Amino acid sequence: MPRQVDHDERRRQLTEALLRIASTRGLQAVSMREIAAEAGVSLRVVQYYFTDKQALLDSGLAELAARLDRRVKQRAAAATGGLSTRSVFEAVLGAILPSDEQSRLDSLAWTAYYTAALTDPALAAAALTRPDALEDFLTTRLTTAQQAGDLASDRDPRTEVAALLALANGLTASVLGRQRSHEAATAIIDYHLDRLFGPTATLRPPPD
Amino acid sequence: MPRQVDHDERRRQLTEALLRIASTRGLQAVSMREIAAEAGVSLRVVQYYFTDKQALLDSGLAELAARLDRRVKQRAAAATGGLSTRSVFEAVLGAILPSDEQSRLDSLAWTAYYTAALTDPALAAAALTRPDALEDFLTTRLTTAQQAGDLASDRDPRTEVAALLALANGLTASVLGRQRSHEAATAIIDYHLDRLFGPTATLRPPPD
DNA sequence: ACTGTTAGGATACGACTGTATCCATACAAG
DNA sequence: CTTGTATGGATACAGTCGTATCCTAACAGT
Repeated sequence: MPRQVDHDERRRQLTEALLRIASTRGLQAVSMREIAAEAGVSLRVVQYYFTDKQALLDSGLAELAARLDRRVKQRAAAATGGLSTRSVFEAVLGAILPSDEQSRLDSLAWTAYYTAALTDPALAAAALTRPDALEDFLTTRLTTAQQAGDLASDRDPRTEVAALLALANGLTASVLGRQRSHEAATAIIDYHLDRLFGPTATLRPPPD
Repeated sequence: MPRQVDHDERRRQLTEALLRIASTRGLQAVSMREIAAEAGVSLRVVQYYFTDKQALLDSGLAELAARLDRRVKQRAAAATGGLSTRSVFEAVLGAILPSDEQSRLDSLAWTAYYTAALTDPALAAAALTRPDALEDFLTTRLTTAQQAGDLASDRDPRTEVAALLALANGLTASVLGRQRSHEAATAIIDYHLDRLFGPTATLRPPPD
């Protein structure tokens, strides 16, 4: 065998170059040649490691999903000890909202993919996955909390979870559009979590 | 003067052709020639009535904004007599959510514009308008309702309005992605309006 | 040393893009 | 009837796109 190159590593570099372009200049600015330039390689290399442009785009989408997953688990792990239902929701919703510059870029790329998928059947299958595992997980978590008495009985866990996720997505859009700061978005989330879980959890001024 | 043509009417037809393409095949599928074909005219006609492609895109964005405005006012007018604060919120939020096929298409086009504006400076100025008149209007409306005792005193009107608008946007995204039906989205909105305005408005099981 | 495969440079193809130009027609004013 | 302008058909231009092809260099196995 002649000179062997780490294909996975090469593909990773190219995928990251793709996402860098998509998040800063948009998905329509992504071309084979632009990716090559961004990664510092020739067009032929991009062609060599990816059969299609579609394969490239699929790889970018998979990487984005992996990053979001990583971020959620990282936040969940950072909630040391405090495994309260509220902290779980804070972790998940906080992971969705763009916080630092990197997560902002990822959110931009994700939004670009989602929007493209709305009118592009080739992306729709991969980007608009129907069975939302996250929503189911949070719903069972919230239902359990309700049975334990940590949530008012007149709340509907399914609806609350769906609304919180949609709220986080809507806030994300406004943060990306610089109509709202990350802090303002977080404050709105916290406001709703306060109302949801009642005056039990966090510290607050003494009740008058 | 030779044969005179209604320029405004021509421009309107071309703009509608543009939006038809943008909402069904995406903004990246919009080209001068595609618009011409969609409108049933030659490329020269598109060039003749719009100096630029940018001017065409600007016109499409303006038309979308006008349509949303029209829809809100139409819903507000349909709320005959019942000028309760809640009905105002129902009208506005119901106008944001895609209901029929046409509003779905408009929402798709709007989302495409918004996403494009996030990375395209030429669109950012027009599409990401900072002073949100709608948010201010609803906030003052809700503040007034609170002073009248129609809203619990521990609610923050600014935050509630911001959250409801972000929620409507997030739900819109999920409806466009066919992850949720229009009815399911409306139910979530109603659920929150019920909680916001308390047990006053709608019928419900007797309090235990 | 030779050979066969892997890795990539260089270039080309046809399609499509926004824009520009040239020219023909239609029609109101004189 | 002539003329000038508004309208629009036809075509061209220079880029960029995804993809394909040709060819060379590097290197492991024999």
